[in-house]
Amino acid sequence: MAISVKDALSKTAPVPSVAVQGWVRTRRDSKDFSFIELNDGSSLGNLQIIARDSLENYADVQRLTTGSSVRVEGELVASQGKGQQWELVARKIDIVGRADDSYPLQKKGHTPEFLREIAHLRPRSNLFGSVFRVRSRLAFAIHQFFQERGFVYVHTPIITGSDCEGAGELFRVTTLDLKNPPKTKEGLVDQTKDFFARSTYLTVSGQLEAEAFACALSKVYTFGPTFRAENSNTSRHASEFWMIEPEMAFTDLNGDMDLAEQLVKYLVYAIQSNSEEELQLFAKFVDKDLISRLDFVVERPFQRITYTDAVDLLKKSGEKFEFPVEYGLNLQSEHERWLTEKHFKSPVTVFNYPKEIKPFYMRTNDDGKTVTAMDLLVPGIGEIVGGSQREERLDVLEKNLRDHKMDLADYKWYLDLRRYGTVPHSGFGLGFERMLMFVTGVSNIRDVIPFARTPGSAEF
RNA sequence: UCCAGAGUAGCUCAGUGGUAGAGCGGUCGGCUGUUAACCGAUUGGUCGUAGGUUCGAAUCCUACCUCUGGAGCCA
Repeated sequence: MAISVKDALSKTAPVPSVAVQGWVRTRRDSKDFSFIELNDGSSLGNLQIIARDSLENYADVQRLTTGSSVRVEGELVASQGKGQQWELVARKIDIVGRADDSYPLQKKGHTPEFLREIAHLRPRSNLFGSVFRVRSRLAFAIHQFFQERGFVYVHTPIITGSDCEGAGELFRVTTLDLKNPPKTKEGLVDQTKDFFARSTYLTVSGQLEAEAFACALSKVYTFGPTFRAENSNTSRHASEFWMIEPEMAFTDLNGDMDLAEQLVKYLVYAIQSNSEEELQLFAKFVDKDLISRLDFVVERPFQRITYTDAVDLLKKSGEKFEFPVEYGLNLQSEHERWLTEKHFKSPVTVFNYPKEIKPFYMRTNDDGKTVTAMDLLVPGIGEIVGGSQREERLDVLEKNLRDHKMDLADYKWYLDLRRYGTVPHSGFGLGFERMLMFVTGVSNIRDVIPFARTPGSAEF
């Protein structure tokens, strides 16, 4: 029965007989034996194997190359050398699969750009193995956070009929024959002949459906894939990404901002306390300031500022911005960066935005000019959370829909939530990959997704 | 989609009009309880693609492709 490399490395006493299996990271010959560094992805560290020339297949072992897979049985003993506590003196080495000399991963460092081209092999590198272990741990922490607080996990649909938020291009889902689609009398494509008897898309957000469940189960969250067909070519956007969307009944914007802040802090703390080895690697090779920044985020309260005050602050900053700062305009990346990186030097929640620049479902404030929107901005990445208190008043919501030139009939079920026992409720979306970028310091979203989908790129 | 930069050996790069290079890697040999070992030898190329200018193009021009950084859209 084989144990993991991680388990072997964490033993507190020698073990007369163990087996491990994994991939050869590197091999060095000594006079009458060979060192093999074995990794199985269970941890960052490798297990050093001592292969003596008395092994019956020693000639084959000496030809083992980086990337080969092996199973090793032997005795775990205290290492004679420096640099590792334990090593495994092999009694038997089974060569499971060889890797020829075209194996692209070297012992030396590779650029993330090169590794991105070999997305099927990059999890075998230290950096990407660490990123994806942390990704898994972060996903787990998200469920922990919400489950500990009594939230119900809701699976909202991935195929959706509503392009509700109107924000962003959608991926169409269809089984119609593109070369010869059924036509209406008017010569248009007849959507009623499609699989769902209507046009359907991949979801851009589970929010509206989550609202329905919040108005029944009180506190819910979604955590699943999300799709945007935007032609965005940046280090922070992907066509397929994962999003966490909590939704809480009987909760106003303050409660919403509180939850967002607690969640971000909880997630950072979870990675600090469970993925220390990986964080050290990121701090060494990816982002020198990572450790101190994460400490800072956990320790200090986030800044909160209204949109109006943020605009004033930016105007008075004396900073020369490329884009104008004016009430009624969206904050640009450079403005957000100034707030988080230069002025407050911490995460900042900006709230109460002008209604004109926000979607229809956000609750109108008493001033009639602003809506209860909030964006949580973090240094280095920008917007990581976007949320709001939802408009719970039927008449106001209907007016908003009309003002946005949207068809009320398409939102009948959504309006029903306000018609039958409406409640103030709030929620937000947290970009999972952006959070992962924040805790790892990895600066390109393509490098925190196992097989990234971006415009013009869906290989693998 | 817009702006800027880059594409030369498996990787990282030098070469800016006149014979295609280095380090690393790989391979072979030597040495050695080694740690991104060390020493020697060796291997390695459609210079992104297609045109053009020129006696001659990796180098200059045009178009396209890909990647990177920034912007917009946002998570």
